[in-house]
Amino acid sequence: MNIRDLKYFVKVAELGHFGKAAQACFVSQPTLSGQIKKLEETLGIKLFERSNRKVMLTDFGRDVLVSAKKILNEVETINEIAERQKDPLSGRFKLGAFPTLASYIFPHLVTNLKREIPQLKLVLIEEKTDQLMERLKQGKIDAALLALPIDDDSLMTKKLFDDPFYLATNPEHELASKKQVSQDVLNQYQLLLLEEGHCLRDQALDVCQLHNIAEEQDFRATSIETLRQMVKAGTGITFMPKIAIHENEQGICYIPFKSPAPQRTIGLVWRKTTTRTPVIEKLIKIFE
Amino acid sequence: MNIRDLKYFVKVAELGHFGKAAQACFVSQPTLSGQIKKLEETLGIKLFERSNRKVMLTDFGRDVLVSAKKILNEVETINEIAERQKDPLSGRFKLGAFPTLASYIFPHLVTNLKREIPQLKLVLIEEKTDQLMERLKQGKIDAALLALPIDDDSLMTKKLFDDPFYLATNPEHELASKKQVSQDVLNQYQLLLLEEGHCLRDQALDVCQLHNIAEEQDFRATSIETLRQMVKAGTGITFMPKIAIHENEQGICYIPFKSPAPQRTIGLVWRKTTTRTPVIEKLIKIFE
DNA sequence: CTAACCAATAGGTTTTACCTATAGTGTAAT
DNA sequence: ATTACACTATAGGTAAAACCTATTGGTTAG
Repeated sequence: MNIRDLKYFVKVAELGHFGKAAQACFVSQPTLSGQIKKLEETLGIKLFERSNRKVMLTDFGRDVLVSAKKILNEVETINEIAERQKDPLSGRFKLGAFPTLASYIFPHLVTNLKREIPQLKLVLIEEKTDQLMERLKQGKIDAALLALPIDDDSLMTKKLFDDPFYLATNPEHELASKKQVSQDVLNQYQLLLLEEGHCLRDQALDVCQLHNIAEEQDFRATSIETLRQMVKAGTGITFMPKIAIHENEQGICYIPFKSPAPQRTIGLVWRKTTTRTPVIEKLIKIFE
Repeated sequence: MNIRDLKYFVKVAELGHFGKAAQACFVSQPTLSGQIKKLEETLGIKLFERSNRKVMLTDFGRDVLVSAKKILNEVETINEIAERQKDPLSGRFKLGAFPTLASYIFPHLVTNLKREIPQLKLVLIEEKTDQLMERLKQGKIDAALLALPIDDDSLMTKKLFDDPFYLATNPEHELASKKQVSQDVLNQYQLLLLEEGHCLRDQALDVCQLHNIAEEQDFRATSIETLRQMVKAGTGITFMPKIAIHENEQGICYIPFKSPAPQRTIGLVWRKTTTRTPVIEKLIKIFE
């Protein structure tokens, strides 16, 4: 069976005339007659009762007509969906980012992307890096903002920007007055860090191990905002990524590190096989 | 778009593997790949994201999958209907008969046809002759039992049997004792007839005109049963077709006419172009 | 680094859909 | 009664498509 044949059939049923139906379908009358005949043969039953006065549906034809119309309707639906989504910049785009990045970068991103691609429906997912990688590979999200490097053959990455760490201290802290700090001075202090699973924690620990810095063992914050409040409360000091720093904030000091400053590199990650390259390119352009 | 392609598409979506899908569809993998590619090109959007590790549906593909499944379901429905109706003796058969015949012939017909073609669903229509002819030509009924002759080029007829008229009188009537009556004796009596539009009335009038017989002007019965009751009540006499006569009936006498007895000829009528010839042949056979 | 896997491509064959021209058949009109 | 007309079916040939086998190219796993 063939959708084209069903179209022919429905037209003949509607117009009651092979010639007119053929015209309406932009084929010759013999072609249409032949296809109807073929359809009848594959089904094994006559759809029409023909005379040269009129063409009538058989009982069977009437039943088939109902189904045929449903089918043609559904075909139309598919074509409409296709038409609507033909713009490669339209539709939904699911973008992930890990928690210590998401809430700081999404606002910026949403406004810019909305301006660039107003027809795009952006779906934002905030998850830890492992989760995001998994979802990305399963095709459940289209791309993710992650800390580089990402090592996975099925994924592509593009560096977007570096996000240097600052040392966050209470204004009362003895380091608070410094214009810059060197990483090695930190080994005298205890650092507040996030709970396990956060890549910011891992990145900070990397730095710490290098310089033999101790972590405060009694605390495991669940978000950067908690950390920030703990620093303000004078509980300790912590690493704060630049992106998470508000200007002119009271009750907390952010001190840059001496070069080479510790930092995380943020990049966009997507599947090699993605079909959303146009959107991805636009996304990258926003950060240029 | 093509139903075959949709089948290929759904199989790939289900199995996530071009090769396996091809096998399941009994075609080679390149064929299936090519058709999917063609489908994607006609729609203008990719349905799958392919890697050699896995095949994933795109967002668009997911939408199309829903519609494609609906379509394939509906195609199955058509095939099932076809399969069910492939037996030319199955399905519904709409048979008409005019009122003064219908109630007397249908019971006989139903039992016999049920025995011959148990799978046939017989739909019986009781209408006046004009109506039946019209419906027949419009294809609203498949065949009709009518009084011959029928003169219409688009219809075929087959004589089934002759139905002679009897004279029905009250037992008190002066003709009641006769073994036979000649048609010309009737010109001394007033005849009770059916209302306009009944072919039995027209047939009776034909006889009357021939013999100068008068019709009772104050009565127009709507059914043979009414006529029968009027005769029993002694209101008058009437023609009664043999098929409508019960044996051993009390309170009424049925007197045969002398040869040549007036009669009506009952035949089966159907469209030349009908697709139900097998049923029609069976029907005729019942009356042989 | 090789073997295995998988989808895509190439090249050639068969099938099918299509065309024009015409036949066949019943209807309407002169 | 004959002709003209209106429709669908058939015939024959061409172009398009679907299909096959063999092979390529790119990726993953051992």
